Amino acid sequence: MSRKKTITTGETMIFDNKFVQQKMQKVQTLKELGINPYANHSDRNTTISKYLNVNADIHHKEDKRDEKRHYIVSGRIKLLRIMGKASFINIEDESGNLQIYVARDNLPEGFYNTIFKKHIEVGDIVEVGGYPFVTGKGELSLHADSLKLLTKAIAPLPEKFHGITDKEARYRQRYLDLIMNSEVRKTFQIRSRVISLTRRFFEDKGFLEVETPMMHPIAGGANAKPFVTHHNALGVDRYLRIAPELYLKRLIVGGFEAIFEINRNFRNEGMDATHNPEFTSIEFYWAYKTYKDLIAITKEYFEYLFDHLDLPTYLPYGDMEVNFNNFREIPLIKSLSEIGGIDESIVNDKEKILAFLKEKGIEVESSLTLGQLQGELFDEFVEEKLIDPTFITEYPVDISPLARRDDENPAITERFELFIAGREIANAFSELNDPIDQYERFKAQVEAKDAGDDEAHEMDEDFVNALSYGMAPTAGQGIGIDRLVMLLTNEHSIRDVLLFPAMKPLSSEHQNEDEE
RNA sequence: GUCUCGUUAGCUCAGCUGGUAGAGCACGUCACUUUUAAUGAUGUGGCCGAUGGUUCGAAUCCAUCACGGGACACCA
Repeated sequence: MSRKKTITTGETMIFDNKFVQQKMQKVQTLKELGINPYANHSDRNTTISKYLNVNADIHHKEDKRDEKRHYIVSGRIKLLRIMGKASFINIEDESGNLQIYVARDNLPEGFYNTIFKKHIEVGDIVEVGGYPFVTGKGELSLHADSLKLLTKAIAPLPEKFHGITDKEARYRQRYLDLIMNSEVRKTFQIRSRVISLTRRFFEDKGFLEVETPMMHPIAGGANAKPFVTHHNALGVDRYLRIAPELYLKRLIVGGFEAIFEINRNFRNEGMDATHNPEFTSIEFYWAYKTYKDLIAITKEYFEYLFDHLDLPTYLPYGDMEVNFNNFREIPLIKSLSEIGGIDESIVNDKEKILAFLKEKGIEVESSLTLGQLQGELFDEFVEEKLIDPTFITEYPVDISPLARRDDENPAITERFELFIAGREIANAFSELNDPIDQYERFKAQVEAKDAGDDEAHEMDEDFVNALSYGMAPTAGQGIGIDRLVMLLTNEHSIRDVLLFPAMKPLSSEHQNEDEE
């Protein structure tokens, strides 16, 4: 939807809007009356939720009030019901919503008619003092004896009942979304708690949080297209990181044995319900451990999250129900028959897989290797069926370029991916620490890049150098925080767990196009 | 990137067999001291996303573009 209208910043300034002008006039009048429409102080002495808790006993009092108590609350006016000489307003702060009873005769002479009724409106932020009482309809409210304007809103709020539902407007103007849809705050409170708990969990386990560069001379650690920027002083291009992996492993070489980083990665790729150009992940690396230890710690991590988030371990996600008490573990090949329902005689035979895929109407390159074909089968027939948390292990080496080979079976790697609600949540493996093997794999990537694969790795000689000094056997894991939060909050678009998701600029914001 | 649906008042939406715009809320005015999407009366408000085309006439039909939602493809 193209929005050039006043509320959304576009071609016209918000001040051109007639409603805004009307309110600007009220600001002017207030100033003339000696009232500061942008006060710099509030005497608030409680929050709304505390007020409601502390005064819950009023319900049981004889006269349903206690004039000896006095509180001052602040918040934004969400509803306003004026009835002649008395009014009800609902104000909302971060903690909750409170009804205020405002009567003319309880306020200073003239205030109700000249100031309150004419110049204080829905959207304004006010401070109200008074005593608790319960209305005839049984709602614990506040009986006002003072009312002060703290901040005048000159932009009108969206409609009080439907609020703002237009997704574009909600994402572009998240502040308005948060004002109108207070339940949205809850998602971001959970997000914040998940990150905080994740940090605490790993710290308690003895992991050290580290910060590695966001601007890389070589974009490594994943296969993805990077964003490029330029460092003027050095006269060199830099890439926003696509993954922190290679730096974290350098630190393991250096002697840190348990480290993690929670931070943003940037990938210059398409956007959809599960992809945003910048996204948050945790990567952690653990020396002298294998992917099996990672399976154990991952289970513990989820247990910890559910304990502390106070979430039921039987969690709805869309029309699915995920049982977080039922962690399963199954090798990839085995999952093809046991979960995918594919005949066992097919899954280890390249020609039979090709025939099977063709029969199912799935087109693939016939040049794919057995391991790649097994990956295809998994994506097509297994992934979406993995509702309860499932560790898929023993990935074919062909589709696991960064993972260490299994010592006994060189066709598979010491790796797992964790799937929940049909979606990949974590990727982990025992790390490759043979510098020559690593060098060869980089070389193969460089060849692929020269052949046109612009997501292939570049050669990172310094990383090979680092491995040459010896990296202790190490297991490493990445967890996509955004997708984890989606899962825990039952959200189905990554935009709903990002406060400010990436959006295309509105037409008036186009810039630098002529310079291209 | 492909397909598909959408864009009309500040917000939520009607109007789409082509005849130059409608509701509710919001806003203005009036009434109202226990309402809660308060109520009643009354009034203001729109270059119908942009640009072209068809037509006597376009919000409505066609084309292109912009932005957004959903699905698919790729990826985390």
